[in-house]
This record gives sequence, structure tokens and C-alpha cells, in this order.
Amino acid sequence: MLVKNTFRKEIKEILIEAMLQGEIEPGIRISLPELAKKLEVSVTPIREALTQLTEIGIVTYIPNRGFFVTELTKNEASDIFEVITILECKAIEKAEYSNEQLIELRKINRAFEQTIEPTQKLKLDMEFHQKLIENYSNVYLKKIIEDIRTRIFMYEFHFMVTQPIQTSAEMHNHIIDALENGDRPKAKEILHANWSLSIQNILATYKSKDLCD
Amino acid sequence: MLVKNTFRKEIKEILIEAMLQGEIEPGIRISLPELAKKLEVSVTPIREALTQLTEIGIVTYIPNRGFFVTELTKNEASDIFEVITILECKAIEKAEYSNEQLIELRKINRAFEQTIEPTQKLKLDMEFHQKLIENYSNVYLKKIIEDIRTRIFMYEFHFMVTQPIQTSAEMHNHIIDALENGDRPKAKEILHANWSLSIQNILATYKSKDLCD
DNA sequence: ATATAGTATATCGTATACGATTTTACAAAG
DNA sequence: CTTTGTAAAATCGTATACGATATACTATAT
Repeated sequence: MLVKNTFRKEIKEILIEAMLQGEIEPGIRISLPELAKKLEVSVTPIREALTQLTEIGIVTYIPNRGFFVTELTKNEASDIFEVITILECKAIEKAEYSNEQLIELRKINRAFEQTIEPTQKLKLDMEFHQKLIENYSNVYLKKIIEDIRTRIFMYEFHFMVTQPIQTSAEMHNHIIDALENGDRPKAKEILHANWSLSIQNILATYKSKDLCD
Repeated sequence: MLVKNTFRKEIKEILIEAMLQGEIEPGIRISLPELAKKLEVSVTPIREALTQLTEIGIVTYIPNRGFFVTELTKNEASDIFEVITILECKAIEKAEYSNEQLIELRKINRAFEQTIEPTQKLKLDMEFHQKLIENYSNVYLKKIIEDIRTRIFMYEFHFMVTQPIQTSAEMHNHIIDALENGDRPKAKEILHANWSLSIQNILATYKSKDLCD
């Protein structure tokens, strides 16, 4: 089943994908024996993968109790929102955008706008953001963004946060417009609002579900 | 020997401290059997700690060969410089500074200015930066800064980078002045220059030692 | 009926074992 | 002397074992 690369690497990827698919939800404890059985490996590489994921915050470790998928507190929501916003704004400030890329961005956004299936929608939203900073050279910065983005999308999926999609797709279009016009400040401003919208929607859903403070 | 907490957590801390002390230097392979012997534990928690450290970039993993302390490439130097600068600038833009804190900052900086012992000097430089953003509430952002700062100081130690200390201490003082005067843009500008100085010194030392491109 | 204590079970965190891979050492050939 | 090939040793990555801890369940006391 698990071949090539270390199991640890593969398991990490599987876990992240499972979180993005809603198979593993925030708050739950990840059962090492169950996962080991499911993946047909021992708990050793699973533990190693999970300890890695604690480092980026998507998994929380509690001694003697195990690994839990991190729930989002209001404080942390604003914390990560702040970080992703300034870093992604820095990225679009400095990235290069060819015509091909802008066309590709519009294409993704059109698909995003037109899809109604929630999982697909989230995937396209994520894809848009990935494409947006694809050409930015700072690998380190992109990794941080990637980690945060994964978490945000996981929470959106978890709560089936339904963004006002026209608003979000419109924002994406305005970002692309601004980039096309070379108006980086404008693009940043809209991107800031776009992430703000995401986080606010998550927090609004929290309030209605009274889950986590 | 290792009691309380998980071994993994303690080992991670020990490893980071050893890197900051120059006992484990960039580029070397971390021998699991040797470390296990030295710390009187099995390799299991060591591996777990090391896999965590790969996630923040301070350790690099190569399949079947093991864990290495990450060497600094020129690209990565500018990558992490960019990230720490924007994040630390954001932190001082938003942090609160009491009189007590400004006094404490000056105190640390005075010690930094007056010390000649390289290890102690680096520690004080690090302490200054820690105190600088201590009151900023964004825990997530502070962790990212902490991780990067650890790496930078490790490289400074590794190359015994001797900053023009009067310049650096002066910059610190100007930052404090600006904060005292409520001039956050000014403080940010000087902080930016301060980190730029650090990174440039590291890169200059690289060039003279022709180690890593 | 509820609370507490004791026991059984499941899981966690680490140690040890073992096959796979890499590194090192040494011998043979050019 | 240098290069190549082979064997031995060391290490890596994962599986398994086991004592420690947490959780679940049962019995007893109030």
C-alpha cells in the first residue's frame, strides 16, 4: 500500500488530505491503533508524522492522551488571519504575473464561481490562492502560507462555511484586475478583505454553533 | 536524567539549545545512536524530536541518510530575512510598551553593548528581540519569529559573525527611542535595517568562507 | 439513585528488534 | 599508485514489545 518515500512523509500527506476532505475533523483525537490498522503500517511512522503536524499547529498534542486535530479558537483565528494576510499580501506585492497566469487565475475563479458542490468549491478557492502566489520566489514564506491555508480550509470544510460565493469570486476577479493593471496596493487591499471575509464567516459559524471559545 | 514531560519535548529543547551553543553545527549529520547514548534514551523520542525540527526548517531530513542541521543558502537567507522582518515589524507596530519594558529593553541593550564574549553577546541580542515583541498578543506569529530567530542566531554563532556591535546596539537604542516617542514607522524602519545588517553579515562571512551557495 | 473505589481494557510513550540501506574498510586488478 | 569490486560494519526506518497512564466498566457504600 504505502510504497516509495518514507511512510512518515506519505502518512503526513494522507492526514492533511483527510483533514481537507473532512474525514478527520477539528477536535477529534486521532487514534493511532485505528490509523495504523487502516493504513497497514505500525504506529511508529504515524507518530512521527503527527509530531511534525503539531509543529505547524494543525495537530495538538496532549501528553498521555494523544494527538488531536486542533480546534480553532477565536484568538487563534485572528492570529492566523493576521499572519496569512500580511504574508500573502507581501507575496502578491512581489510575485511576477504573466498573461498566462492571469488567464489561469480567471479560469480557476470562473470554475469557483460556477461550482455549487461545497468540497469542490473549497478546493478551487484553495487552488486560486495557490496559483496567486505560485511565482513568488520565497519558498519559506510560501510554506508558512500553505500551512495556514490548509488549516483555514479545513475549518471552512468542518463547518460547511458557505461563503457568499459571489462576493468572494468577485473579490478574486478584482484582485486579478488589479494585478493586470499593475495596481499592487489595490490587489493587496482586496486580498486583505478576502481573507477577512473567510475568517469572519468561520467565526460567525462558531457563534451560531457555540463550539469553541 | 530526562524526567517530566515527554522525552521528545525535552530532547527538542536540548537540541535547540545545543545548536544555539554551537555544539551542533550547520551541515553536520545528527547521529541518532550517539545522541541516544549521550542522553541515555532510545532513538525513538530523538527521531520524533528531529522530525519536528525538520518542520521548522532548522533540521533537514534526507531519506536513508538521516537528519542534518540545515545549512543556510543565500536564497534561504533572504527568504527568512524577509519573513522575520515583516513579521517582527508587524509585531512592534502593534505591541504595547510600558515604561518598565522600555527600561528593561535599554538595560538588555546596555549589557549587549558592553559584553565582549561572543556567546553572551548573541544571547543578549536574542533576548533584546524577544523582549521587543513580548507583549504582542499574536502567539502564532511569535512562534514563527522565534523559529526563524533561532536559526539566524545559530548561523551567527556558527560563523562567529561579529556584528559591528556599536552599530547594532545603536540601532537597538534608536528603536527604543522611536517606541518611546510613539513613532512606530521609525521603529520599524530601524528594525528592518537591523535585521538586514545581521543577514548581510552572515552572507559576507559566507562569501569569505566559500561554504554554501 | 448517586458517588466512590476497584478492576479491566485500551492506548500512550519509549525501548528494543530487525530488515533495508548506506558507509567504511579492504582486497584485487590495472 | 589508483580504481574497482566486495564484504563487513554502521545506521536508518519501521515493526513489535512492554511498562505507564487514561478510560471504561463494575461493585460497593451511602
